[in-house]
Amino acid sequence: MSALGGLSRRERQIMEILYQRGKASASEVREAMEDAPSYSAVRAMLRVLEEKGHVRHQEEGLKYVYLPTMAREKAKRSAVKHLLDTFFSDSPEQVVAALLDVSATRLTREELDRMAALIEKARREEK
Amino acid sequence: MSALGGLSRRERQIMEILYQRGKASASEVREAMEDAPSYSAVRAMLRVLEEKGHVRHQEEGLKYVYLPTMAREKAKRSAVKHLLDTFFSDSPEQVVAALLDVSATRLTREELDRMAALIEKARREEK
DNA sequence: CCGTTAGTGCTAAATTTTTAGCATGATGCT
DNA sequence: AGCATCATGCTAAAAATTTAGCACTAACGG
Repeated sequence: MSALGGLSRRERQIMEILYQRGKASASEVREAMEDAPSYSAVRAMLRVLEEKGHVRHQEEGLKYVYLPTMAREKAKRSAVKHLLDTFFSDSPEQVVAALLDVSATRLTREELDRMAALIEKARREEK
Repeated sequence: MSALGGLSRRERQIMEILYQRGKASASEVREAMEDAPSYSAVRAMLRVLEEKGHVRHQEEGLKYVYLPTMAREKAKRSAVKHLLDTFFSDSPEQVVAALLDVSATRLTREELDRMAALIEKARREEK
């Protein structure tokens, strides 16, 4: 299962915030939450996540700062695979299409160039 | 929240299966599940999902077949946006990189070509 | 016609998730 | 020193999820 797959709604919400920001304290997590519950609730869930091994904490000054256990890179890949599987029939090019569609306005010339370069590179290596 | 965002673990699991296959009967859903619970359990959850409006069903011969309410296209876009936000700091090119990485072996020349064409097209339209 | 199989609806209970609340310790300020 | 603030640990209870089980109907094969 896809890492975030086994988690409850709140747990997943929290993990996503942690992956997004790299690390965060309990109150930062709370502030970043859509429909935040109480502070204690957040802490309780962080504790559970820690027990389950998805998160670890380190003291930073006075407070705890929480980090995902699984490396961002690995989580990324896993998430991409999962997306590919559930929405795109394992077709990478469809993802590219969706990507261009979704971010249409924001895309600069440079970004498009870099994307093209990535593909060009893959093509040469494939040869 | 990202459509699948508000759902419980099982509910999400079911929705993903439905999006993956377009539609499915209760037992098909069950068979597709990672660690499948009882048949009744699956049906109960489909009923809940229907109440919540995420799923509808239609009779097909004798059985019910369930379909996601939200159009696949819309769900796709939503999923891509969410991925972009949580793992890629809204940087589409990073997604492309991950995509190439994840599917490295499976990628044929033709697929790469089509991807390149998509980007080329976007570039022309951007101009 | 009768048993088996495969579907449905419903409900009650077990389990998990989610929540709030209290007790405690460290810090900083006046 | 005393007080407010912000952190922690823990626990109990509320709420939601997840589960199994029963009753019933339609179709199929002997």
